[in-house]
Amino acid sequence: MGRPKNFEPDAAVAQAMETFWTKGYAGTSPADLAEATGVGKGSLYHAFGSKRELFGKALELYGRAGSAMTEAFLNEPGTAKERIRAYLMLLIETDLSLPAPRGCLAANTALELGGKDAEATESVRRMTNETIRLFAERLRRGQRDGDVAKEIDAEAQAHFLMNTVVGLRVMTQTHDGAVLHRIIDTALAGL
Amino acid sequence: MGRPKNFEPDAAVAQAMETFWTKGYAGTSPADLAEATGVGKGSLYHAFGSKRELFGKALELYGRAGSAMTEAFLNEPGTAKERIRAYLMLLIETDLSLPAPRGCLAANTALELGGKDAEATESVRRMTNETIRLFAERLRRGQRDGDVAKEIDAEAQAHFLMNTVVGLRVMTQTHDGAVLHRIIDTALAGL
DNA sequence: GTAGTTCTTGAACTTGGGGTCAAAAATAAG
DNA sequence: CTTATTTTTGACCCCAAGTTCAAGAACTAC
Repeated sequence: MGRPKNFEPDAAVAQAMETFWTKGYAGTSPADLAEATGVGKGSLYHAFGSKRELFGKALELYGRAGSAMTEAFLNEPGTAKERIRAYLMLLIETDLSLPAPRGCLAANTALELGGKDAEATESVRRMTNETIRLFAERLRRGQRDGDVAKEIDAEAQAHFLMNTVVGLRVMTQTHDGAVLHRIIDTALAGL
Repeated sequence: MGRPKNFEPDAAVAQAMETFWTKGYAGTSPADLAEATGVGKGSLYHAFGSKRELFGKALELYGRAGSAMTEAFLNEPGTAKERIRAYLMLLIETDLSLPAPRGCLAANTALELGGKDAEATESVRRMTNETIRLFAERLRRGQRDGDVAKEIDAEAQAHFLMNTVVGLRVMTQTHDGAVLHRIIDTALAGL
């Protein structure tokens, strides 16, 4: 019943996510979103209520997609250290291959909206903790598999790795691949 | 000759810096700047030309002040590791003691303006490299003093520390002191 | 075909951002 | 006191952001 939607909401959210990621929350206007999604401004408001709500959906999607890709990537064949290194490399290579690096939507959001938007901040916190969990899990598996030293505190190491990732995704804005690679090497020296 | 200025430009830049730091570049309006500095909007434009130019001055000031404080702090009595730990702790404690953490103006700028504003990005890069230099210098002194292992690559370690600092200043937005302290401990384990 | 529902479209509205300007107010030099 | 110079002040402008709305279009059920 009723006129059918002219677009797929999920696809629109995905396009919106890309735009917010590239231009930031404040830097993205309703007009930008309309152009990126190919959906009229009015329709977007009709479907999502407000820019902020659409951003919420986009953040959620980012979290789900990121989680899935992180989990899959960490668990491909190899030792924990190999997979973690490959993961860090992937992140910076992907970002550096773009016309302009855009970092991590979650980190960007934390900085842009941190303090001003409790819900967004909380969302980022959840995402971050999920990634930390995945790191810790992979490290513990490494300990069972024997490729990670037993003495290592997987939890602490996972937090530390998360911090390193966040740092890298900011430093991508100002430093080149060679520098970032050395940072990864140094960060993983303890594993 | 001519009517004397009603305010001290340096003080105005300092106030502007605080405001940009707290609210971000885009998030700070000319009206905000006028209120923060106590100087009329018109006067600000007369004195500084544009919001962007004032921001440039503020960034410069941030770099100079940060550099000076980093250098002084790293070189107080103690081993390199002790001083570096104290420095990292200071950064997060300072930020956490604020009503709302605001991270690092340089990192915030890198994320907000990275890609869009080449000059700002370059300015941040210079600042970052200066801090890296200070870390490396302090580490080399530690090696001469005998409190840092000779095998350590001071340059690589300095880059890594910088990355850790950047990470911490983002994670301050979402995580508490206890977590951040453990990250610092893990990061410094290799020293 | 009519009713009822949902979506689209384009115009319109309100607010605030970034910036400009003309007039008045301080000063120093002569 | 006049002149030249520099600041201040507050009104004013233009434009884009974020949102709303009335009208019409597309569909289903009867």
